[in-house]
Amino acid sequence: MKEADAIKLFIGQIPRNLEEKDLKPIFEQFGKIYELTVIKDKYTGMHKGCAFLTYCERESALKAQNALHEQKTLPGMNRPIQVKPADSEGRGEDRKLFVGMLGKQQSDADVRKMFEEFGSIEECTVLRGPDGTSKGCAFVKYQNNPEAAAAINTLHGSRTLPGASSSLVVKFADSEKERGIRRMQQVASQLGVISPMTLHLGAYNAYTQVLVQQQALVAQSAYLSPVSTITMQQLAALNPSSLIATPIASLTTSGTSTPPNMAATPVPALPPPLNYPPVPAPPNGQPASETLYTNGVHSYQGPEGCNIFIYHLPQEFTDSEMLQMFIPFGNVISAKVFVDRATNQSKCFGFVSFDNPSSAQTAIQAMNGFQIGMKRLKVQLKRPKDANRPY
DNA sequence: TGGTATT
Repeated sequence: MKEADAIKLFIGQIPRNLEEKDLKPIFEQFGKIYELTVIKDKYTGMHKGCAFLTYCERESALKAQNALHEQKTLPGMNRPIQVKPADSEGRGEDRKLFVGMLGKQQSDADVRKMFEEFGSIEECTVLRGPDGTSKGCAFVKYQNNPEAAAAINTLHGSRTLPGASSSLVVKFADSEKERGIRRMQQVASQLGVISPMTLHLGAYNAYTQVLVQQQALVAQSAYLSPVSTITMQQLAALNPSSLIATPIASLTTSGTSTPPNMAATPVPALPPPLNYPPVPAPPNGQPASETLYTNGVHSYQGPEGCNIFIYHLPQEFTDSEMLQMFIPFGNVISAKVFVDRATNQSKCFGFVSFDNPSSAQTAIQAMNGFQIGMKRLKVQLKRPKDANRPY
């Protein structure tokens, strides 16, 4: 029914209102489809905006990827469709090596010379800092996996280069997923997760024991697939703000009218702040979780005039903290802090969408200029997509 | 001045 070397493709950037039957016509022009599955949330059944696709023939997958990947944007999407081998297909990181413990003075050419006897090198790059100095490591990509494996076998630990503190390291480069785990671990250590001592708890009592057990569970799930089960929210949830060692309290500015409790941040479960700035009651008593539908397409954005832009957010504000902050002004359709994809760090701005312009105006009136720590929030209507950029 | 998701 399908070839042994068929490739399972990951399809991304598909509108959430398209099901298998809608997608089929787009893809079957490249060959007979063996399996096409929209990815849905295991528990809620929610369409995740992506799918898996396997053609009967390997060649069809390659054709579809060539013709469609990043080539076309489906209606309602902001970015072009993604058509590429699924993560489960091993994606060719099996021929890319990480090389560590190089000397600082070794160039791309030096490294290439050392590795070229094992196969055809497609890419060879010494990693360098902003000032151009070598970080003492490199990536080397061969044309195939056996070449890479041969280089590991012969070179790993084989010698200590001048200027290096230890013997040469040659191993397969981390996959995207492994890099994700590494980032999470860095964040975790920054937050002081894991060690009760860094939480300034003093004694290792029954409470901290439970806390650390919970952390171990989350950490475990980070090593098993799917890696995405660990999130910043989960990390934050494990850190009651009163226990966090980082000096968040320093955000509070004394001598202003700012409610001090606005500065104690990353606790999703935090009840809405008590000392809010003057706030009229929300226009109605509806819960803020109502979802807006436009033409049957799930939309995260309210109508024109309902979406606000918030700048100068505290670095540690997440979606849920921002949601908490704006719930008093009306029905919040979505609250999104802009996060840098590479670092997972907040860029200190975000968007909140209401279901009506009046709530948005109320929120702007009440919150623009609102002081948090040393900064004042800038709260305005979101610039429409097609707006002319003044500069 | 957004929305990238991997059974």
